[in-house]
Formats: sequence, structure tokens, C-alpha cells
Amino acid sequence: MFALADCNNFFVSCERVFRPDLRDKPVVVLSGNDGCVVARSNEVKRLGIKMGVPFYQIQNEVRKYGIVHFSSNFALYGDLSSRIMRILSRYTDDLMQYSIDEAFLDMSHLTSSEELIRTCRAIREEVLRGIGVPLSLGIAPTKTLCKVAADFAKHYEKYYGVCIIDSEEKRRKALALYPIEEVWGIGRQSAAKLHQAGIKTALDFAEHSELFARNLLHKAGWEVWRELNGDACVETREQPMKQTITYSRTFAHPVTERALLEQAMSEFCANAALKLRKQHSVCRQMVVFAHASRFNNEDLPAISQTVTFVQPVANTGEMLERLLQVVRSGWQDNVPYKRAGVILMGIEPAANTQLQLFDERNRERDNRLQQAIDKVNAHFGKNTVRQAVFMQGKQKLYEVGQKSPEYTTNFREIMTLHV
DNA sequence: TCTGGGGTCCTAGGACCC
DNA sequence: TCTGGGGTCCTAGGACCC
Repeated sequence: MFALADCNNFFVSCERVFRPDLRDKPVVVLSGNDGCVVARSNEVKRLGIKMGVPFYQIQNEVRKYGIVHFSSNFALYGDLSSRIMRILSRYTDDLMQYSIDEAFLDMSHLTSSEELIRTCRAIREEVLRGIGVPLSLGIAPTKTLCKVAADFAKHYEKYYGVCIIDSEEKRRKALALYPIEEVWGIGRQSAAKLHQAGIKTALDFAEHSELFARNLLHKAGWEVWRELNGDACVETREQPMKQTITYSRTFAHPVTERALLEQAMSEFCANAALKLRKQHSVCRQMVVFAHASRFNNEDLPAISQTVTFVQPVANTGEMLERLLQVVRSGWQDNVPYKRAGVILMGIEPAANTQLQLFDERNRERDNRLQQAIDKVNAHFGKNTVRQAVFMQGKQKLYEVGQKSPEYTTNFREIMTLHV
């Protein structure tokens, strides 16, 4: 059996850890530049406010119901997440973290349902007491069924946060109540096809033939079918190394000055390169892009170019040179650039790299310099030493209206008590 | 006025090989 | 008229996830 531990309204719950006064209040967390709603408390869900709506469209509700809003604070969410994962890892030999707020636990060492439920209740209790974030746990023989069970645990109080699917009868009962479009792995396209075929619930789908599932939805849908029928076939192993690394942002106001775009994108590039070095890898290619708002109907020209390195790199200096070439050659004066970023691809372990015969760079020296810079920055703080092209201007590129303090990761923002 | 960010996997088709 | 058969690798785009 597996157990899925899923945090309830994770970002909102993180904010509430340090703001217990907001326990029963409607709360949302917003995306970058306070653009969209990306997390909602139960009170907000009950008001019918949907995931992903632009914040400006719900201003009436915000005023009417006194909805409290936060800009996103990933330093806080990431830190609380890793604390929760540390607790979870004590209950299994095989913890498979699936996202910032979810993990599957291999529970095959426990044999009885009673033991499984008791253990999961204990997990929930420990995380709630130790971290302050409420969890829902779903126990089942496959991960897809765990997702279903965790959903029941979340939505029906009588489960006290833990729901188990441990018999054929419970499986059928749960799936009959579960809309097909809610099933993990069934997105909009697949749901539309299944609806066309008259399938409404997860049970309808599971009772069709295996061949039907495979023909209609190919491999991914076929695996969903098998998992719903109790055949565990979905793997959720974490990649030891990311295969792509993206750093991109939407600007609060369009950028119409080349130097400003160069500076902003240099930071993206440096941040992406740092992620790359942190996982001890190098990349072969870098996509550099910048474009106007996607809600602009006019077809404005975009910057979009893939740079290939002769030899795989992780060196900020070398990557910046190429980035700036692209931005300088692609820049158009009349385009209001609204969003930009870099994507690193062709990632491999740094230890694997082959030296090139005709390499004009002194990489040995470049890398020693890079290591020295990383060391200084790790010790004295981000950007203590940096390339001169970085943001020197005072223009505000992003909006962070209501960001909570980085309570757990930044000494300057640690909570103070006045007695 | 205002519309996020970061990933993975699969598939089909093209280029190329013998 | 008729134009093989089998394979690999790469890429772009689609679908899905949180």
C-alpha cells in the first residue's frame, strides 16, 4: 500500500502558521505581480472563486467579504515544505516527493488497515503540531487511488483527514462518486473525449475495456485505467537532476528600454546558472526569450533564440556573453516587452564533460573564478559579488504588494515579540 | 490599467544510417 | 506502371501536473 500526504491549501496554510488570527478568515495567495489567485482558503473556495482567476477580477468579492491577500513567498513555502518532508521521511524507507506540498509514502512494511490508519493519523498529528500545516492522507494500493482517497479525506470531516481504499467494495464506491475529469492524469482534452463516449465517473472509465482506454488515450490514459483498477504502474521517482531549468518573469510594466531588459535578463540567466551549478550539472543549450503581453492581439516580434555551447557550461560569465548577444541583436525599439526568461536544456552531470580539442577559453580559470564567487555569495549573501550588468537602476520591475516576512529563512525578517 | 511560473513525459515526423 | 526494410536519434508540439 501507498499513502499520499497532501497539504491542505498549502500556501494559505503556510501564511496562517505565522498569522493564526487568519485561521477562519478568507485568504488568498497571489502569483507574481499579484496577478492571479494561486491558492485559496476553504472560505474563499466556498465563495466560488476559481483557481487562477486574475486578482483584479475579484475586487468586489475582496471588499465585500474582506478577503485577505498575500503576494507569494516561496522562501517560506519551500522551507516549511522541506520541514514537512523531513517528518514524513521518518515514517517510510521510500518517500517520493511529488510536488512542493505532496509526497507518496511506500507503506508496504505495514500489513493491517488498522495499522495504516493509525500511522497516518499520527503523521497528520505530528505535522500539525510540529509545523502547523493541516494534511490530508489517502491510503490505497495505487497512487492514482491514493489521490482519490486523499480527496475524500480532505472533503469529508468524518474521515478526520485519513481515508483508505482497502477493499473492492470501497474502491467501486469511491470511483462511482468520483467525476472522471477529477482523476489524476485526466486533463481537459482526455475528459472531453471520455465525456463524448458517455463516461461520467471514474468507475465508468475503469469498467470499459483495457483496449478502449489504450486506443482512446494512448499510454498515459491506459496507465490511469490500470491504476484505477488496482494495478500499480505509475512511477514517481524524483529526477536526481533537473532536465530543464527555467527562470522567467512577467514584468509589472512593459519594458521599453534596452538596457533595462538586458539587466533583468542577466539576472534571470545568473539565477538559472546558479541552479544549474547547485545540482552539479552543465547545460548544452540555452533558450533566450522576451515578448510582449500575450493579451496583446497585435503580432509584435519576439526575441526567441536557442544558443548552443561548444562545450557544456555552467559558468555565469560565459552564459551572460551569449545572452547579451541575443538580446542586443533581437531587440526592437517599438516592442513593449512584458515577459522574458531563459531556459537551460541539454543538462548533464558536470563530471561527464569532455574537453574540446579546439577550445579557446581557459575553462580551468573561469571555473575557479566562478567557484570563488559562489563561495563568497554563499557566505555573505546573494549578489555580494556579481557581474556589473546586473540591476543598478532603481526602476521597479515587479510588484510585491503584500508579501509576508521570510520568517524562517532570513534573520532580518525573523519574528519579534514585544512583551 | 490589471492576466504566474516551473516542470515531466509521450508522440509523430524528419533526417539519417546500413 | 512498378521504387525495401529496418533501425536510431532528434525535435517540436501536445497533454498533463502542481
